Amino acid sequence: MDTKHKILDEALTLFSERGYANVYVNDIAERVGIKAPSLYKHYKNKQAIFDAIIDEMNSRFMEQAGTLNINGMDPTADADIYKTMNEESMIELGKNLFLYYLHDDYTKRFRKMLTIEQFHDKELAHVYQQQYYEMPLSYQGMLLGLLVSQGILVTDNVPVMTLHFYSPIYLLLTVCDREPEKEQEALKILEEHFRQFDKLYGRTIE
Amino acid sequence: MDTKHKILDEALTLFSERGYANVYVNDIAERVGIKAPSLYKHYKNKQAIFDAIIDEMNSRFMEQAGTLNINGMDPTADADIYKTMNEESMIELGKNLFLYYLHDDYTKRFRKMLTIEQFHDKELAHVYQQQYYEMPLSYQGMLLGLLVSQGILVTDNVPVMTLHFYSPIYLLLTVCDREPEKEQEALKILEEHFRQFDKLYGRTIE
DNA sequence: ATTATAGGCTAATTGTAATTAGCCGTCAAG
DNA sequence: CTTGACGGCTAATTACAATTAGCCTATAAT
Repeated sequence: MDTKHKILDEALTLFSERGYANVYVNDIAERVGIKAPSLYKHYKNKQAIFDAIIDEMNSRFMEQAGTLNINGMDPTADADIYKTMNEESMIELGKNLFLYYLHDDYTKRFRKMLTIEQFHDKELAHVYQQQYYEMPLSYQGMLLGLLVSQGILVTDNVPVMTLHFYSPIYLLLTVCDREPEKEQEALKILEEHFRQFDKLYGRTIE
Repeated sequence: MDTKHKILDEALTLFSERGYANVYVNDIAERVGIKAPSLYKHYKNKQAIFDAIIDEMNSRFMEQAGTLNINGMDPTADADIYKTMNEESMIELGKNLFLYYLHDDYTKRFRKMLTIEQFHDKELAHVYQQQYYEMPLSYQGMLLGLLVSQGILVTDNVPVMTLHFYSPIYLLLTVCDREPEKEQEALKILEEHFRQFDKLYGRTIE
């Protein structure tokens, strides 16, 4: 029973490192601790393993769809936090968001796999798009919009402000996925990014 | 003689759409208009074709390393242009840079291939990093730095300003690679980005 | 003229990965 | 206590993609 899930787990790891085509069912089986033919007791074929991973991810997203937020708690908590927001705590929140995306094991493997497989078919492209473009921009846009309505940040174009907030995070994330040893450097740059962001968009009355 | 080059060309197209492992030498040969075994008169094996693509790209980069610039002319021309820079012409330049990256056939195919293959080995990761992180940031940083020294833009942190300029371009490029039908939308967002960028960093004395 | 080479072809050959066949032990439900 | 389904194994089998063998033609250099 647990084997079924372990297969997905190990397959995801391998797919994220080498891509679907370069992973052999044998490799997956080996990591699970069984022989390749036994995999077929759990999944119809290799493709079904891949599909199951995508399905599992889709349900995880559904779950967290409402609760996705910067500090891992519920959105109301976020709103409260932002009421008392200052530069330092914003930097802290931003960094944590970045580090969550970067280190959370499932998130990370899934992102790398999608990066590799995104051109394989329309559906995967769409999943990627949702995860790393639509969702972050809409969620963060909501939060930043809140800060604007509370006068903590100032702009007449929240979507673009959100783009300015998020796109460096995204860029640096891809950098670290590629070259993990750049993490410290990325964090330093990220901190400067947030600081600058705050200077640019923060209420100028000091 | 030309066949040898055509092989690289068609292989790059296929690799960029499906990735190395999902392209069969047969597919390449078919597009070139020869039979698979004939490929081996030109390249030792499939890997050698891939390597030749990487090599060719490396030399292209060497060539343009010095001349890379926003409008496809030489850097001095860029500098001149920036002397008379205003918001509209900056938007125009930015858009053109984006559209160049997006539409230039070789550039586009190469970028997609690298995206798919970047985790395959360290070298590819490094090439990607150079192309889409180090080089754009350093070159654009140079140009923007010029604008700062001329008082057209204002900041005490040129690298981060450059990150703010470039990372939305990068993000939107990946969006369009994935879903080309989003191009118009991306251009619109991009325009707003540049406009906002100018507002944020432009000399506030108007 | 003749010959070597470049570049193409067809027909193997090889290698390997996915999948299937069929057997076996365990254990929970009747 | 016995049976059936679950999940594991070994030993095929299948499928197919990469590569090699060996042959042929044109052409360019000697």
